Amino acid sequence: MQDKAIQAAKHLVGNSRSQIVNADLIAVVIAVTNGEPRSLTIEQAHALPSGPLELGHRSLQSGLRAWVERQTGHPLGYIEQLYTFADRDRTGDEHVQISISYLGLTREEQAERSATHGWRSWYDYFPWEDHRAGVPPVLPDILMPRLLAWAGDAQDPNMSHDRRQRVAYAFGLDDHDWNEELVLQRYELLYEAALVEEAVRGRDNGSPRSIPGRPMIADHRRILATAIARLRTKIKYRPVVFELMPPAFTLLQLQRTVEALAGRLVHKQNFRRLIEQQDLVEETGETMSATGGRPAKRFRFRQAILAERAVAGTKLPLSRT
Amino acid sequence: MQDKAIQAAKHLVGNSRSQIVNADLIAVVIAVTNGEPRSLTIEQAHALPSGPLELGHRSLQSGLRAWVERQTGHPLGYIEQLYTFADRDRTGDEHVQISISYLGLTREEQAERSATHGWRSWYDYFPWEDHRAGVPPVLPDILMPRLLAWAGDAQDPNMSHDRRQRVAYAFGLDDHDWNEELVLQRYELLYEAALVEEAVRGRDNGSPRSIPGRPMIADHRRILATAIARLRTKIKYRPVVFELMPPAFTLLQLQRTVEALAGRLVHKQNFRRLIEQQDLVEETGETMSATGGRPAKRFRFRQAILAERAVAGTKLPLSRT
DNA sequence: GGAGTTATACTCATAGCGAGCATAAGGAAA
DNA sequence: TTTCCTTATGCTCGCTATGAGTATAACTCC
Repeated sequence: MQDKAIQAAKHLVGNSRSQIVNADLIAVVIAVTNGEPRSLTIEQAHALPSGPLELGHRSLQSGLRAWVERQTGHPLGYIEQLYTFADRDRTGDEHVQISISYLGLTREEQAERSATHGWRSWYDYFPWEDHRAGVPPVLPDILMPRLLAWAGDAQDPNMSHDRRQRVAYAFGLDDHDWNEELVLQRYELLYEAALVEEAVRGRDNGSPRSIPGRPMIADHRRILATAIARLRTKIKYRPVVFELMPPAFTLLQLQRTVEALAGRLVHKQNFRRLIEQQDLVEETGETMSATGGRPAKRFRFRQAILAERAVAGTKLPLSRT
Repeated sequence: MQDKAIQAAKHLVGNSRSQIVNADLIAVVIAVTNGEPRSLTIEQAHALPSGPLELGHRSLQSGLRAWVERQTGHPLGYIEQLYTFADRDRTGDEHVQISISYLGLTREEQAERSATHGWRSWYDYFPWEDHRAGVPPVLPDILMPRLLAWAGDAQDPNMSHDRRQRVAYAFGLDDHDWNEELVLQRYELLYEAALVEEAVRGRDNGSPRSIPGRPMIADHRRILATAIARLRTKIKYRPVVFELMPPAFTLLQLQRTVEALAGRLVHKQNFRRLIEQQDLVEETGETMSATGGRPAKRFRFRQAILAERAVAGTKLPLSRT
């Protein structure tokens, strides 16, 4: 049917002119070990695993898996596309550089040391994002004063007010609460305010001020921020946390993992209630003699849930404790 | 700092080998007019506006805008990236074809007729998705029997059970409710079951059965499904509906728009409550003499909300009426 | 055996939301 | 003009989800 129309439209899709485009695949691979959320890095923790899309790759995902395994020896489980960026190629010739970024979740098992790659806490890159032990000092001591100064420095009062509003919203000032999902917004504000190294890099920055948070090459830290934001959002409505857990675990371990990701604490009893009433887990029968205190039952994720509901609603109880 | 490490990592990002990659930009442009959600199409409604990424484009977004305006004369407002796909190029030569798809929202104003492009109700492509007037007959009459037959036809009982589960979840059988967000899952199931034309296209399909839903070239219908799913999810927590509304509107018009998108009806009083208590709108002062019945107040979207909260929480009251 | 620590079970109060009833204010038909 | 139909708008009711706190239980370590 309508073959003519389809035929006529073909040229729009598979166009004949071949372009000069480079495509990179970039992976943010996350694991949580000992209550620390970590990201897989290469090049002395300055870059995310990545590599060009090649003809041998059957798909974007398989290409990504190949690169990560080649560079780090780590196989990937759950994978999800994050975002695609484009830049005029930095090499100067007329190329367009496309970066397709992915979020991957695994467990950090074979902790083999390597000079080139390794796991790094994501709070090394974003120290202002960890609110598990209260507001991190870097916020009130360094970032907030500078952000507010930056807002005040704006050309006209309107822009100043606008900046101030955005800062308040992103960082939970005034009547706003701290919203752990706004990782990217915060990073971008800090970038605008030249409070991250990437923003002043290469620029003639008069007095090099101490800037918190470890930088990365190119826009890798921005991609990491995107991944964290996505993950913090996603754990609230999809049972992805389990990708990060060992086969059996206690509810406290599960809670610590969630807290590590969210960067905030949750109410213990309510957390249990939520997890249990959603039938996400089942008891293994064993118990675990904890570090101290009453032994905890061990649970495993109910694989059945994937088949049954395919997508359940995992919810995170929030708390300001 | 760490300039050496950064330098060393450079080659991983801007790699020197240039690849043979084509990148297309594909747009799903949505408007809602007279209670019908419509998508901008070209080539006799068989394709989405699209075109190759070119060197002249400053960014992916601007490239996309350029293509849509060139092909349809329609300027775009809100834009959001959807997904990036890759296929081995169909032309056979060793190229990788990348498609970067976007969702755009506008209003269908200049309804200029054109032979090549136009607006088409998205329910022409997905007749099973419109539940505003109850369950569409195509579901019980045609699709469900065939889907269940397909599930039953599986090789082994396990696969059969699995298929049957997925169908039940996606289409709201058994104790599942109809979930309007699962547009893509439903399309993919129908594709797997060879119940959409794209799945049997080119294949030697013995008896050409009548298959519901208008097809599109390549995987454009799949992209449209992705867009609809995204939009149906998004209207529930972001005030994006307003991109589709005229400057002033009644609450019923707003409700009809939401219903058109969601493909289901909402409880009128609760809808008003939700909209009003969120301070998303303000009265213009005028009233509108409706088609029949008491005149309604007209409202406008509170732009302030964007600055104030940047991201508010718009919520859709669900209903099975 | 007592202190400290974690596990686990309940209770309570409230906000949000699905539903429905009731009234107001127009136009069209009788 | 009266009645009826239709949409607009206000308000109440009841349930559920969830934030928060209290009370035990079951171990380990002194």
